[in-house]
Amino acid sequence: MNDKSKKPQKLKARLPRGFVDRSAADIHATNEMTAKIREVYERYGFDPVETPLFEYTDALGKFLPDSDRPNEGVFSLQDDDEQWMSLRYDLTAPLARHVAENFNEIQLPFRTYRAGYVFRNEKPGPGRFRQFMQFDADTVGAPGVQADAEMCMMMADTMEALGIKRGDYVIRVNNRKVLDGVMEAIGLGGDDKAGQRLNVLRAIDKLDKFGPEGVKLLLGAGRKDESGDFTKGAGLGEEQIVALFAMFDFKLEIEVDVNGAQVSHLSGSFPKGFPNVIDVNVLYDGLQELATMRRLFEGSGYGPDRVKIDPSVVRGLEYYTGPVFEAELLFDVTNEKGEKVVFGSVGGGGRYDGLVSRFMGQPVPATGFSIGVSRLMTALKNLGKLGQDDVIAPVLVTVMDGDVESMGRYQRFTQALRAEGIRAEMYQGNWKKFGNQLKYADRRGCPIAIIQGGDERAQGVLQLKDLIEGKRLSGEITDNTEWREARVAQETVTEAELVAKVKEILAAQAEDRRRAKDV
RNA sequence: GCGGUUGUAGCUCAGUUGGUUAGAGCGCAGGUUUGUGGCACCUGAGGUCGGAGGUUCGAGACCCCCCAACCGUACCA
Repeated sequence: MNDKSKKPQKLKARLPRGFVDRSAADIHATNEMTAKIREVYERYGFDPVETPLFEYTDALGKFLPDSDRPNEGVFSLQDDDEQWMSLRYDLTAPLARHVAENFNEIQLPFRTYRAGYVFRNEKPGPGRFRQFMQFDADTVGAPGVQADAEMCMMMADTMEALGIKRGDYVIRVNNRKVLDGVMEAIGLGGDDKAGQRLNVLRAIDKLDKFGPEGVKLLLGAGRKDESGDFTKGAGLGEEQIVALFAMFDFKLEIEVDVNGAQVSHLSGSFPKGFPNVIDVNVLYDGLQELATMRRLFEGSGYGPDRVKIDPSVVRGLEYYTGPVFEAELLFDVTNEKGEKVVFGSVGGGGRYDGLVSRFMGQPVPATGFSIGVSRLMTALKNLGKLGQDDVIAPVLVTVMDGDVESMGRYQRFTQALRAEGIRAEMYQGNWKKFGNQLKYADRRGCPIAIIQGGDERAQGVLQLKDLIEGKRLSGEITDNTEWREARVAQETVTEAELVAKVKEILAAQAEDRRRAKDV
């Protein structure tokens, strides 16, 4: 030890990177949101299921490296039997495990929903955290695209239940088979091109971020970002890029003619030198599924203002096998610095026919989607769709005398208010500094302070101080002594009148708030 | 991971071409006031100047290395 005694190092209070503390207002807002989402899911006939935050790492996915530290993007730790466990990174993989493990007890199709925190061990960014809440719904054991279509429609209903107007959001739908087919057609088929295919998908996924020109750069040689850093491209030739972009014009319509026969009409084609669309089986299947979904949407009254087919939707690259969809916000979102932000996707999902069957000897089709609750909440806050002033602070019963008998009396007033459903508390700090009690009430935003000292006690009365009204009046008084002696917005009531009078003042304050909001 | 920017009090920041004892505002605590919020005034606590090394008579400032944060980019199953 060094004998030059230094002051002990203070521990630095700091939040781990990418995590946030949640305030009372945030929690209230989250509860409000999840209640609305849950209501929609329940109405569609989904039931809740909850799984734990931890899973054995191998249950989370085949993609995890079999290394000493399976830490690629997940938070992991070793159990005392040396098995690796990880915090879940989404709610889908745990659901697949749950279904596989309880397969005999579960009646398919299994319609289920759940909300919870998920964790990603990634670099956080603005609005992106390492812990965030998702709210999922899934149908397991339903192979037809009608299940996928229902998901999209439920997503649209959820957006509107949250107060997002039609036209301020859109559900965009695509099919992985279309993308796979297009890549095959432009010569990216085969196992040896897997890496290149991945790069192409990633490039297309950035269409909303960089626009068509940026994506073309990423598909070709590469793109330089604004800091001068260079991102290597997928290395496609000019013709391939043109052919790829042709897919944005592909459209397959299915109509029913007068005899009841289905007639399909395909528009759009690859440039010369590439195959016919109809000859690429996967691609044609995908287009047919999309056409069917389109008919289902239209048949149920969901037009393109709500659900739209869009070939640029890519979504999760690994486990989706068919239709994929994404909920996007269309209004401008400004962040806390006042800058406009492209908000993009607030939820998405798709068909994952392979996920449950990883655990089983038989195929189990499934489709579902996930809403990013934390992310959507920031957007809704911006839109002013989340009322944060619904919860008002408690009425404060101040303490003038600290003897046990008096304390009991103050506590009794407090309980009388609580019994009538009014939020109330007795001051629990140092009662000897009376000024601090009102300061506390003021900073907490308490609507009313209740005061009873010896004088009032002798007469069996109380002082009710309307702190909101008092705050307003305080602007008119500049002299401190005058302010203190005026005892503004204060009235004397008997102990028997206490509850009724408090209710009266609270009602008047509520009325003022309503009027202020309407203006 | 790559590129850029920035690190001084709890927060926001100032700190001159290198010069004494590192400052302000806000916030916090105490007081003017042991029966009244706001305003005002007085007092106080709070600093490894991100860390280590170097140049110098002298470094918060200059040089080198490291670390962290922020922004962009990549990755995001």
